[in-house]
Amino acid sequence: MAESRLPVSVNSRPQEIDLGPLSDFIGFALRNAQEASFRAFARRVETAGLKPGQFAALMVIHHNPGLTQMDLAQAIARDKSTVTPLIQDLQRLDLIERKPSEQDRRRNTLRLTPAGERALAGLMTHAEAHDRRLDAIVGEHKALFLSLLKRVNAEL
Amino acid sequence: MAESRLPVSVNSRPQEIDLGPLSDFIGFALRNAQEASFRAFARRVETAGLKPGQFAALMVIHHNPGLTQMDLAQAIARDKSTVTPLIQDLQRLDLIERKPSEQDRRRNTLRLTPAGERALAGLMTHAEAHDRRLDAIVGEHKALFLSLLKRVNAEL
DNA sequence: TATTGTTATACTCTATAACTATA
DNA sequence: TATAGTTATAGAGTATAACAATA
Repeated sequence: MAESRLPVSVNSRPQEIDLGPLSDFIGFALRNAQEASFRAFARRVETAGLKPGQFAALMVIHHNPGLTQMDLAQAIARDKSTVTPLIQDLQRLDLIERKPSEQDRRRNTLRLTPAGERALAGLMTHAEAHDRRLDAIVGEHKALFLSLLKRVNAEL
Repeated sequence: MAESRLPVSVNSRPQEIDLGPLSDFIGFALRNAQEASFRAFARRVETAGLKPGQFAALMVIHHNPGLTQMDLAQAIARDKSTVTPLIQDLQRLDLIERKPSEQDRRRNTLRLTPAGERALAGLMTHAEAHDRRLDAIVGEHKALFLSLLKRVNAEL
């Protein structure tokens, strides 16, 4: 009696699992989509021996040569204690260089090395390929999709 | 000379940090939006002493009484070894009950207890409030936004 | 006193692999 | 042999707090 309401066929494999209202919650869909996107991108960049977070850091440093670790932390929305090991790894790989600021010796200024520029260029190829796949999925709605995502981030 | 290209004002606080193409990558926006949404929701449900993942599990169990741990793992896209501690916590809180299946004694069937039903009802209030906030942000585009998120998850 | 960056530490969430018990 | 669930363990990715150096 108790098991007569089982959503699985008697004695065998499950049928459909009903997610209930979960399937129409934006938050749940957001989590699943982000996970899928992140994993697909991680697979790509790891062929270059790097991680998504390192790619983002290289990109920001490239576009803001001389920025400090605090600047970077703010840009990627991470604590400074998260940034330290991230950039230490990049420095060990000779992709960035750190130099104490002359105006304020507490600060480290960050720049890509030539190898860092080359690595970033290679990663851009992957990132663009990844984004083209996402573009194909969202199609004509890309601009709207992007702006909705940004609004969720900004307003929540 | 070297620091003349600094994106920060001389001797003082950073100006704008330029994210470069990052700001138009769907993957990056997806990560930021998901993080914002997750944190906002986590803050809500923790007032009820629970976590987002536990809410999702309660919801799925409610809608599929008698399902097994493997069924649940598949539904929320997690490994069975991730599900074990999740449901152990819920059982310790007396929110669910586990009973070995009569057809196959390897399997545990899961159901909410009355306290679990009450907890879920309380959480639904939070979830709906959270989703109403998201609704307000995406406005008229909710259906489209949701379907795009689902497509990203399905096709990537 | 306040800020930059480092370190020690810990927490969350997740998975892999080896195991038990059942099938 | 294969599957359901548990356990031990590890690894990302993150943050908090205390600290040294500098402002």
